[in-house]
Amino acid sequence: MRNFPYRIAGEETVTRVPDDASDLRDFRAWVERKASAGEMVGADTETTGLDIYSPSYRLRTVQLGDARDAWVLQVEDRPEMQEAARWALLTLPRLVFHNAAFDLLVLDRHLRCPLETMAPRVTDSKILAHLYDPRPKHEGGYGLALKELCARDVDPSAPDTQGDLTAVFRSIGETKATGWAKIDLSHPTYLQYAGLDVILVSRLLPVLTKRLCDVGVSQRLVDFEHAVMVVCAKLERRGMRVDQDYVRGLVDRLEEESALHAEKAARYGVVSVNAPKQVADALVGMGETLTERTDSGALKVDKSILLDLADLDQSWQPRGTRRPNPLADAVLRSKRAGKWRMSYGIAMRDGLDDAGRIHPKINSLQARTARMSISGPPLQQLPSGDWTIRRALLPEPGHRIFSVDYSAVEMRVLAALADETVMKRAIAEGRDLHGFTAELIYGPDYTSFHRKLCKGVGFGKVYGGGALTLSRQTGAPLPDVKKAIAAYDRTYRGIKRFSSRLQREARADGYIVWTPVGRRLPLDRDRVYAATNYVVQSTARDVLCQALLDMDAKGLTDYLYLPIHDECLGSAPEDVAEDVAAEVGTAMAMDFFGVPLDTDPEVGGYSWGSLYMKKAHTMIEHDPWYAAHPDEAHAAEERRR
DNA sequence: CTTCTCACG
DNA sequence: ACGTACGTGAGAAGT
Repeated sequence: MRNFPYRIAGEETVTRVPDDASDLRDFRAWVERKASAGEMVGADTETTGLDIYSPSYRLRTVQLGDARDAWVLQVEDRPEMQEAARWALLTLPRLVFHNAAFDLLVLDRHLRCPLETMAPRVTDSKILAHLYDPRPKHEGGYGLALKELCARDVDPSAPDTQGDLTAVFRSIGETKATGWAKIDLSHPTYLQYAGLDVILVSRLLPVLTKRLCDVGVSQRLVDFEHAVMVVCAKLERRGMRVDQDYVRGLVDRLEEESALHAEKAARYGVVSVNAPKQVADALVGMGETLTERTDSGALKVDKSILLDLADLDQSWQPRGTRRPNPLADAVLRSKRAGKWRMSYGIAMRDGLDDAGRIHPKINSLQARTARMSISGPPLQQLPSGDWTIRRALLPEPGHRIFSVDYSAVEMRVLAALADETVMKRAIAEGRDLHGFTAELIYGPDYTSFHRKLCKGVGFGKVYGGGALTLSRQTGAPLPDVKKAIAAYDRTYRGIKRFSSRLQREARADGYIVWTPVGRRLPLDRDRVYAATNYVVQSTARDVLCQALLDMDAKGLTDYLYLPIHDECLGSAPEDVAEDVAAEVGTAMAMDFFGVPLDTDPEVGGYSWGSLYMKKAHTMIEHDPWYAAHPDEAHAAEERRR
């Protein structure tokens, strides 16, 4: 046995690394004591990296410990250590991990500890930290990393176990990316820090629990977030099939397109289309006048400015208002193809497990508003106006893809929370909300532009935006926008009332707003107007999460792939796809403080892209399911008009 | 590491 | 008194 002493918060701790059968007997005796006492035990793993599903992935160590004693089991290539770790993990009644979803999925895949068996016994200290203060360090919070939290709540001089190891990696000629896989399993710093992590998380947990209790965050919300985390982990574990031939062709096409337009740009002296300074200089050199500037004072050449110069509207259609600038056009096209290739195409091509699936990471509790995020690749952010990227992602063999989204969920949540009677009546009557508003303001002969303006004003309310921004967004003249906003406020008095109340309460309560689930959301004191948006966005997120739990209870999780803010994506056998989508739609639909939250199920064909194809002939040409069901393609085209 | 840009809801 | 657009993930360039 190797022992590593270390002082934490003035107390002596020991990290033990068992080596032989006798050491393992000591370990098992410790586990049995903890189990019979029903005590909470800190747990963690060290692995080769974050890409749990890559074919070369390895679990290297499993750590367990309390406030004073840690055990590091070197499980890599050691069956007897694996067996001891597995037994301990399945025996101990209460475990705390920091960022549990990651370790649970590692243990599920690489140590045969099923997620479903582990989850009921697990607490995630990162969830607790987020419920106390969701802000990362640079936004004024303490951060959510173990190091930052322990510096506040355990020992300000506790080592930065991750950061210090990066330095160790450099010293052995490795990097942050390669060090975790390459470092010698017996490296003393590695073992010491592996042990310290579980000692630290053991000490952190009671402090976080007390903090939550002191500020009045309920155990019910804590349990809710743990349950959501587990459902998201199940989705992450399933992953999604990738059409590998298609993705390879896609990457090649995007590469060609990017290079073709980069070549054009080079003729105007732009060596790199991704260098804003080069682009700006070249455009000025061509006689264009650039007026807008970035925060740091540089000339701005973003998409909207380049589209103007290229005489294209927001959907890239020629406008016919000026002579198109060929450089602006080339830069736009090269950058778009390059981004789609790298961020989406290559991410899908190179992120596959050995069954040809990707497993995007679902962070169930991420943003300040508790919104979820998805990364690696970012499937919440794939292009929606063009189906070619989503075409690469497939339902299960013999299944059809489906998607169910909420209708105008943020507006409805706002209507409910603000108890806005006029808006609630319109929703109850099943009216199109923005059309209803336009009719109230402009009369029954309102135009599509009026409706668009009212939609914009509605979003402005949700986001806390003003007339100027909205005028820029919609292209409507400022006086018109101001008039529309004033009329909107007169029509929906409850929203203004709600917004003012939230801001008043926030100022009186240390710049914290509370949501209906009892979540505390800290505000920036110079942006109190954001309170309405935070509460609405966060509550809409909780609605979707509640729906995920309801669907899990109904056995629908096996049909789901991803939650996407107001939408769930899934796959179902083709003979029952319509029924399953309808069932998901029913499970997601709910009454929210008297306001119905309706859902809109849509079933596609053999790829996610089929849900984004607008024309029947496109569906028939690019999706075999629609090729076999051309009538359905035409029906879908009608629905998407 | 920061800035800028751009993809989504 | 007035007005503020909200939240993410990711790559490339430049420091």
